[in-house]
Amino acid sequence: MKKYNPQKIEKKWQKVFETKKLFNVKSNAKKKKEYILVEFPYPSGDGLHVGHCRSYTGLDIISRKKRMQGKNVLFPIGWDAFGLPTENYAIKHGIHPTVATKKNTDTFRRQLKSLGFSFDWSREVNTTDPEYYKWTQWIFLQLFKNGLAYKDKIAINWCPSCKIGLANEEVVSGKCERCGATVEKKEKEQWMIKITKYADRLIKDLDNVNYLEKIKIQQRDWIGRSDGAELEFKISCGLPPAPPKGRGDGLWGDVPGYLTTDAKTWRLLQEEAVKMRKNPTKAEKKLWEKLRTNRDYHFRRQQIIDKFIVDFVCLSKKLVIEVDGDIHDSKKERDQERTKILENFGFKILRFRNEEILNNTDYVIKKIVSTLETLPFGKGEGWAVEDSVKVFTTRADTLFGCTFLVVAPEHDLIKKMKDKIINWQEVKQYIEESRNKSDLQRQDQKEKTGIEVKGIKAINPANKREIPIFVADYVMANYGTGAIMAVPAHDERDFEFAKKYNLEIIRVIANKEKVRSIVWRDISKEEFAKIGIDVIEEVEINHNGKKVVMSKVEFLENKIEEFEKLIREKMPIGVWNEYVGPSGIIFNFKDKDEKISRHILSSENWEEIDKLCYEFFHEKLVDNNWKPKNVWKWLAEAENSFYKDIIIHSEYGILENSENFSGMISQEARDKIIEFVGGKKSVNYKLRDWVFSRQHYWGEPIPLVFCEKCGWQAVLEKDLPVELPKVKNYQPTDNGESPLSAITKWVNVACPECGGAARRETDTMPNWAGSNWYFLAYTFAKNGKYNWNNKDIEYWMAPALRSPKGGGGVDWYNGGMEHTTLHLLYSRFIFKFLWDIGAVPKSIGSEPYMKRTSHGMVLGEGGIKMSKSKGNVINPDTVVKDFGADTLRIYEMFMGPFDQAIPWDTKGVIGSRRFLERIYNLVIKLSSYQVIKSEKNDELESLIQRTIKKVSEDIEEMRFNTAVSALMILVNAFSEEMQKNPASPRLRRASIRDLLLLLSPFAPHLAEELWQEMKFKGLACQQSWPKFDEKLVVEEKVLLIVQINGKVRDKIEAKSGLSQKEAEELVSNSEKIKTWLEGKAVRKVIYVPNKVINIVI
RNA sequence: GCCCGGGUGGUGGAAUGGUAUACACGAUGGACUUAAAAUCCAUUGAUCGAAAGGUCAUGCGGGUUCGACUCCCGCCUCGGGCACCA
Repeated sequence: MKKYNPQKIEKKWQKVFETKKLFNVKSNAKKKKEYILVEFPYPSGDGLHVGHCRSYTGLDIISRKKRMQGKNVLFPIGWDAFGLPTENYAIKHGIHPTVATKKNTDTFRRQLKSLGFSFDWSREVNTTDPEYYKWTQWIFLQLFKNGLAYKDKIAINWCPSCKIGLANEEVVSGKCERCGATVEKKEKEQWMIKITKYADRLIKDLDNVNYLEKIKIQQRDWIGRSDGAELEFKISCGLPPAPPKGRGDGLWGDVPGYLTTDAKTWRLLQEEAVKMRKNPTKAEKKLWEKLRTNRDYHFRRQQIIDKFIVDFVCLSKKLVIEVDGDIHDSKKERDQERTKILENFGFKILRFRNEEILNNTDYVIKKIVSTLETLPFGKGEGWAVEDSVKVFTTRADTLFGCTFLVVAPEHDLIKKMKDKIINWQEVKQYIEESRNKSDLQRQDQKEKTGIEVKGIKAINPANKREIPIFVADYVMANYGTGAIMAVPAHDERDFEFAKKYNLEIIRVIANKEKVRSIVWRDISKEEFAKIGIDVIEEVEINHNGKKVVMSKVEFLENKIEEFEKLIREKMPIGVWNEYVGPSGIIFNFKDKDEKISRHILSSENWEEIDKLCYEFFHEKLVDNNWKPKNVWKWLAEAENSFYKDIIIHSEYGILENSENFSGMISQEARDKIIEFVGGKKSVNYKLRDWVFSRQHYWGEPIPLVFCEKCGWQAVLEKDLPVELPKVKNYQPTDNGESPLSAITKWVNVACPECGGAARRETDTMPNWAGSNWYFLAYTFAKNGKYNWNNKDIEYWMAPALRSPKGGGGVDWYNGGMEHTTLHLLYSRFIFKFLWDIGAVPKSIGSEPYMKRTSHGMVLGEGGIKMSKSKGNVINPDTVVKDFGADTLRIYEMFMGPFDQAIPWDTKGVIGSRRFLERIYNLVIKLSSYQVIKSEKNDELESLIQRTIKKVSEDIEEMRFNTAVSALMILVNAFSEEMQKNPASPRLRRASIRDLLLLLSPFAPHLAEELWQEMKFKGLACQQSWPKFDEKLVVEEKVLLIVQINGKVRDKIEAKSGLSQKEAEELVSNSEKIKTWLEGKAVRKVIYVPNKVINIVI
């Protein structure tokens, strides 16, 4: 008997496919087209990877099936042949890259052909073919002419040892991929493409295509649109600083901006001023409330001017407001003297009495405002608002919680304010340090760093509070405005920074309905349980050797009242309790007289509460050295951050501590606050413009010429392509220029505009340039000729039934996830651009790919990536030689889900080979029968129908593994029948026919061979795809599962389609079930026809 | 840290609310053979039992349901992508 010999069979049929040009297609308006695309390979010297084989086999199966379903299928292939490995090879061996490329593509072509893929080889494209890159250059010129290409100086990755600019992907953890030297930053002029102009469309149009959801998600994330607002923060200068050391005594009045006294006095006064600020009188408190929220003028309180502390001052207008208590004559005299001195400095003084302020506030304010209006703004002395900074934020709703401003080291504010910054040396040093850090170092540093810019302050536009300004490299110069408003309570990064530099934290968004508290252990678990609160943990706190047990509780908002009642009742004297919840952070203090005071922590009273906590704490545990400086921060860090996620969180919620906006929800407050402070809504993207220059030889030359007189000029379209000149040396030059710059003959040209002396651009294009449009090239490529042809484009890219919103494009594009954010995004952008300028027909829509799927990697044995260094590379040639191409195809489809990474298993390959052998032996045997008896075999018939259904559906859903498994089951059933009735198996010729047709996309060579052996007419791959009979798909007999309380107790064979009554009757006859039901009452019966009957007892 | 996938026998995996472990590999035993390979047959989640049969198993812990690998909540873990993007 004949033996399965794949080597012979496969060569034979590949010849047939090739000579008959079976898979070459033409535009044909009468036939429905189907354009199926796989990513064209980079023809590396290593040859085809088994991973290529897997993804190409999958799409080959789909193409073959569609062809059998009557579609005019375009399934093309080509070479993405520009690339570094080839250039490196050229450098090393002095062989021209064209030669190496030819050698590699020949290998790839041979390998692909040996696998029997149904590519249309007449449309093969090669990106390095000048005829091809003429169009790549043409596209660049259109970008240039439409203002989408521009030159910009940006930092590139520079390898000091290879003296070459590296692409990001050539940098492996901060080192040069080739020589291992540490990569540096170098500023260089680069061609950039304005992809950001298309950012919105690239997001929006994802709704119109049928990509895998994860691909859409990755693209959206990569583009990273954030909707926010730009807010303006005024910058004020001249905050009276402590005089620097060494300036000694003496008046500072002559130094602009520092109208203060000698250092010693200043420090004493400053201490006093802080005390006064903390203990304002009633009148001062009331007036301050009004003044600090004044939107037009900025006031300070307890400000030091010369030797005096004035109560309130508006520095930009030089207006001092003094609040007096009872007036004695002696005081009056001193006040007069003081007024005189201040007036000498140019201040105007307004005085009010306590009762005036308390009883007639409106009058006082009116008076102040009208006085302010008559005064001119101060100039040159640095007391006024000097400048402003814009920040970008998506969380304007948290503006009241903004307690400092951070700018990137590169921000111009620093340069502009240089004269006003009093710690300039430190700031300068920090900026220089961070400039020298590489991206890697910046990423690696765990702790945020930064430095306060002293001498200038920002004014929070919402509450007019003065806040400090920092420079820190956690803020990036090239995103948003390069400056941020820091809200430590609602941003992790800002919190981290605030913690490190001890900055104020104010919670302005309440958190959900959760309430948490750490309770002094005088209340038992049982007492909490009574009011429905569980103690989640008991913690022992060590205070100077004393162990104190506390209970952590968490409950919902509706329990607050009961909780607070319990706490107030049970708390011992001299203790406080705080709880954190949506209604705020609430403190209850019980003092010596058992008087309970209750405080809601706010931006107004935190210092007071801080002090109270400290005092209470000390009364209890005298020796403890706990000195809180900020009660918010203390809470956020208390007991392993128990409160942290309620205080410090980034979710939306209900506003608090936000003046008139308190109580609003974030979404609403966001818009209102933007309006309130006069901000402007704005949008930012993570996506950056595309760096299009490479300093390499082996790429498409950028077709531009620089003329001293005319500037950058496009090469005339008739002069395209600008071919790569032949060079002897591919080594890059010392100065970071591309190797092309050394070829003066090529570089020097006449200016296309004025005809004068000019120089060519010597940078080349990146790898993605050629792959931007290759799917268009396929539609009109013919034997190495590329005649851009809108008719062909229109036919192959026309909208098909599959498109969800009527757009056209490639019908099905499969590729790796690693190309989702680069190639896929770039080519979508370029296609949109071509569509916009009318370079492709409008009728096909502005999306190039209608459907995009992805394949998983083939890993080496043991589950690690295949690599030469690990020695676990599987060469498809070896597999084809040892097992055959059909076996390789079947195995790679069967190994697991198509989109999942699966390790190669050489032992597993044998199973696929055995499967094919089994089919071969079976069919050969059957072919020798004179007549195949067609006695009826209902079970097998039904199985065939079900298999047709399953295989058809599985191919469409790329579930190739289960499709192969279904074929195996069918073949096993055939074998079983052969064994049962070897002389006259109940198999019809039509059954064999169906089997071979189903097999043919998977194992095309074997299917054709057996098709011939069975003497069927024509070729299997040209037959119609089998159809199934819906009626026959249903099995006649089913196995009914009988469950009792959901557990399987019996399986009964039954006719399909039984009614519940019939089923129950059938079940009641079962002996097994009878014993289970003995003496039990049946409560309920659930019946799922043809599947399960569940008796509940 | 964030986003996206996974976690099921010795192994690759199947089953998207209804028989968990299809299909295949491997392993063990057997047939054929001088022998080996190939092929064919049988067994193959664990456990108790002589058997009939029972019990337990889909990363862990809860929940919904007559019934959960599948749905919901909380965690652990592996892989991939992004990474201070305000």
